[in-house]
Amino acid sequence: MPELPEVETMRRDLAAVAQDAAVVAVQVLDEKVIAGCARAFTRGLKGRRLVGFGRRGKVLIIRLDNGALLLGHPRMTGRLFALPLAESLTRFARVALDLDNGLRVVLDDIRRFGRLELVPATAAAEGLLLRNIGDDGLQCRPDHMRSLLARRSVPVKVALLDQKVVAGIGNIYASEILFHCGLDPRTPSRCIRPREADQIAAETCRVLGEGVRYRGTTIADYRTLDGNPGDYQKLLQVYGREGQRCLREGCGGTIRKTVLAGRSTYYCTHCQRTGRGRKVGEGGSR
DNA sequence: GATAATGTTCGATC
DNA sequence: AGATCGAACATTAT
Repeated sequence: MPELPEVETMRRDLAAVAQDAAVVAVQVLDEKVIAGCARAFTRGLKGRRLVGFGRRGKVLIIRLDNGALLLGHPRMTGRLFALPLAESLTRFARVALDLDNGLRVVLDDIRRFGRLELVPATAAAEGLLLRNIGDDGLQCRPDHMRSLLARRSVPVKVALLDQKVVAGIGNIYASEILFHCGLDPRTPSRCIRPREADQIAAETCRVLGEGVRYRGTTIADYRTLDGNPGDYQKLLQVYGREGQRCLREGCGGTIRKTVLAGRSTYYCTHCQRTGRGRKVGEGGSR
């Protein structure tokens, strides 16, 4: 269930094994995962070389030798695998691209929420999957964070999940980022002070960057291109730790779980304070 | 068998 | 018009 660090890991691994490879065959096993016409998808991919590998937020962007773009969004359970052509397809394979280098790239997705989209070079728009998403989380800018948070009234954690605010933060990293900022995730976004917004921007870059360094977080479904788990779960401070002790030195608080905008949210009731109502010098903000 | 799951989108409502 | 909320999507693992 990838967020930015998991998709960035896919991008890097895929670039390493598929740069300049040509697509010799396309198998669409489940038309539902193709955004648009499956026949046009197959026709447009066959014979093309994969020449560039990019990403914005949680969207993987593969550039083809004719200028078209292949976009991929894994949503909740989508995974990308690279297997030798001789091996059998994975259990939840939805689309397979056979390459001329002996590898097959497979979109494997249990829940079928993931999407692939082929955007022709001639297309006017940049694609459905890139619609409505803001700047990438690894280049999160403080002034930008200030103004976007200031005009929303939803809890700050819900604002961070909005892909128009920062593209790439998902449910795990949102809780982790706010823990590192010492901020209560329920704080209304507009109550976040400029200094705190700056800190959120900085921690967003830092935590997502660490996520990339550790090749993503594997709790249940996420796997890298070669089927291995990531390692960032070892660094999680609050996500999934309900009822356990806060890991911050000398805190002694307990991690609590609540639900915001329908998503599980974890925080330390002792060292994560709400922006408003915290007196200067009261302490507790890291 | 009920529950929850790393995400987005749509329709209804404020 | 714009923001926000809840349901929907679909399937598995616990």
